[in-house]
Amino acid sequence: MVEGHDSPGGTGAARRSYRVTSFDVAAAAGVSQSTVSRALAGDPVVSEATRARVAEAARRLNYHVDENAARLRTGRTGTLAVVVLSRTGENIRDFNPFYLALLGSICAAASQRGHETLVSFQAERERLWGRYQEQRKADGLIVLGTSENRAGWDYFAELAAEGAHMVCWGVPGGVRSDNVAGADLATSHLIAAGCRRIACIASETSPQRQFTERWQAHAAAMKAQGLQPRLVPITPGLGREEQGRAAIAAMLAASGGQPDFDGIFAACDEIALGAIHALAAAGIAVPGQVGVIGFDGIRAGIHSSPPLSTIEPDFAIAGQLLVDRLLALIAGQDAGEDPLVPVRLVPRGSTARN
Amino acid sequence: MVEGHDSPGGTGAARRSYRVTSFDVAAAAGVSQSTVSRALAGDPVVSEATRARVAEAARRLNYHVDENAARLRTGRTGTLAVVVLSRTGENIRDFNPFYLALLGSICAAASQRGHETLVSFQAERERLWGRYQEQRKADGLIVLGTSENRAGWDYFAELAAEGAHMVCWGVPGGVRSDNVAGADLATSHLIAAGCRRIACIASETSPQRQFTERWQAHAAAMKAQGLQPRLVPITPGLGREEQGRAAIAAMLAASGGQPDFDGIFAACDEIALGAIHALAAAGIAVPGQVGVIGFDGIRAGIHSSPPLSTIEPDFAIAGQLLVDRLLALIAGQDAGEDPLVPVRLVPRGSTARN
DNA sequence: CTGAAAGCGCTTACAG
DNA sequence: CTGAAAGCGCTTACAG
Repeated sequence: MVEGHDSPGGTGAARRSYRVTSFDVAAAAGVSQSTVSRALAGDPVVSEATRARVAEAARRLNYHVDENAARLRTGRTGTLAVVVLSRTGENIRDFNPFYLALLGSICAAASQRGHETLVSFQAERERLWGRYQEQRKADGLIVLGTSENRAGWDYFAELAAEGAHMVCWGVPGGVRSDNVAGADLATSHLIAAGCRRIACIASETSPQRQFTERWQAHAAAMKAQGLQPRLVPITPGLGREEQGRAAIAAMLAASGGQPDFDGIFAACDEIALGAIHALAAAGIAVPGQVGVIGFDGIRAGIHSSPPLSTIEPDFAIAGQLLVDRLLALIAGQDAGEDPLVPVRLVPRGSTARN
Repeated sequence: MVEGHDSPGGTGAARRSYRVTSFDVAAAAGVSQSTVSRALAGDPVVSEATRARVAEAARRLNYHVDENAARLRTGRTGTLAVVVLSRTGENIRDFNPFYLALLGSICAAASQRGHETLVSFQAERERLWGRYQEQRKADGLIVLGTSENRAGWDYFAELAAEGAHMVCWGVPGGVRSDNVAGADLATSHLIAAGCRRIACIASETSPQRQFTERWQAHAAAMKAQGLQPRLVPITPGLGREEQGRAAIAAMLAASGGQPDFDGIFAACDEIALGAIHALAAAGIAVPGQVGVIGFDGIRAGIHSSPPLSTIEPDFAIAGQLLVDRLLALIAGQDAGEDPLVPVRLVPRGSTARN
């Protein structure tokens, strides 16, 4: 008998600390312990009559398999770790809601596939942790979150190089939005709204590889229409909104206060919202003088003034693709081509230029 | 030798499938396996020289304790399950961001206290699941999410009654915002902004007990100022924003289209944002004709038009209180009085009446 | 301060 | 179709 455990015949007060095991179920059902294990696991070798008797006994005793024992024996955990990277010192309330929604869709997709999700928010460099497989807490790892946490992405890239089962959001080799289709949609939408001098607030050097893809696809789409693309690079280290404000401030300063652009394609919605704020503060009408479109489809865009046009990835599919790719990796299958999450144009007030 | 495991002397290709155990570390450090266990657990009985030798060997072999084995032995999991209830069929993108932020703060607080978080989004009645203790996947359970999922709350209330270690957000016996202080702040702020005929969009019958508290505290504050409180009840089953729109529509319909109110205290920000939309659609100026304040401090309120004044709970403290209360329960300590999360007034444009 | 041994509660070859 | 037995990898009394 182990410390702290009472026998089934113990006092009522200690009832909760006694653990029902498969031996108890076996006794109640009049079979052996191994038969209980097989019956509850749905092993087809067990006769239907026996299975039903065992199931009934298990139900009556409120028996549930001790997953630690099962995992110790099988080596499988049925669990996926999900790491959400944020910036050091960032208040959770200021965290990009895009990643929170993505987290939700990952958990839902994992659950549909019979897996648990062990979630961890990580920021500080000294507290980064990804050795879930070694600890046998999970069979693999999904990483998402802000690209601004460089140390975090470096740490996890190293684990992946060591052979950990890992899928990342937003990087080549992982899963990301269909940025080319999205940039095409955004660009043609701005052009259809009458914009010609379009500035793209993005980056060619950000660790956020998706920003580069969006910019490059946008530039190609502009050129295809005989228009001149223009990149306004974001300032590393700032929050996304702040980056949007700073980009507008820099452009206006360079052109003497009057806008020399009539459209903005922002690499993400948070940047777009910051840009809209800065434009409003400078007395420039959106969408009257400048049309603005973002990328990501975050909820705040519904409520902004004006409401923000955006390119929205399909969140449910995003979670499914991440989970399925990780499960394929765990199963030792070739994951194949990088899957892309389909996107759609959501036109709202910020591009409603008559 | 277990199926699928290679020996340390196996081929390089199979390297990752061999598991380093405490016996390997023991051999490398020249001590017994039990000493390895004690040394790595920080047992002070182990001499410093031995501890250092073991730690070095473990580091060299990239050894990490198999948590399934440790948990099987100790009976403790070091894991807290977090269940997020949503409405059936709800798209994760439409999910109230308040709960996502709360989820983040819970995970952060648990991590600070050395615990993992097993997160599960649940909606459908047939797939509700909370027997984490029986499965030994977690030592206890935190439940949060929309009060609109009645079946979910009933299910978890029953588990709590059976004696599960559980703490819920937003209900008596659990952890919730300081609704009385918040309602007082909101009411006096509206009055200071010149509002006198204030309507409170809330509920006395909603399963969301916090709404009732906010309304009652608001009503008391109004009476203390010699003003007449007015409750506009929400329509069960709708989304929060829709409830805000519906409440405004009902009030305007009852008064012949002209507002017979000059202030709105909404029981949550999503309702407030819906109300602002409906007021704008009806051509009623906010804050000019009607001041609006919400509750919860969601991010979208920063971007709305006008920006939404709100009562914001301290998210970091909310997560800490939930986790600490659960850990106390698990440790068998009396949890004491219901803790309240402190709130603060965040005045923005929606109450800026001259 | 360290080691030998028991046992946590399962799953799964191996026999029958 | 079912049972007896081994063993997953730890932690922790028990001895020394």
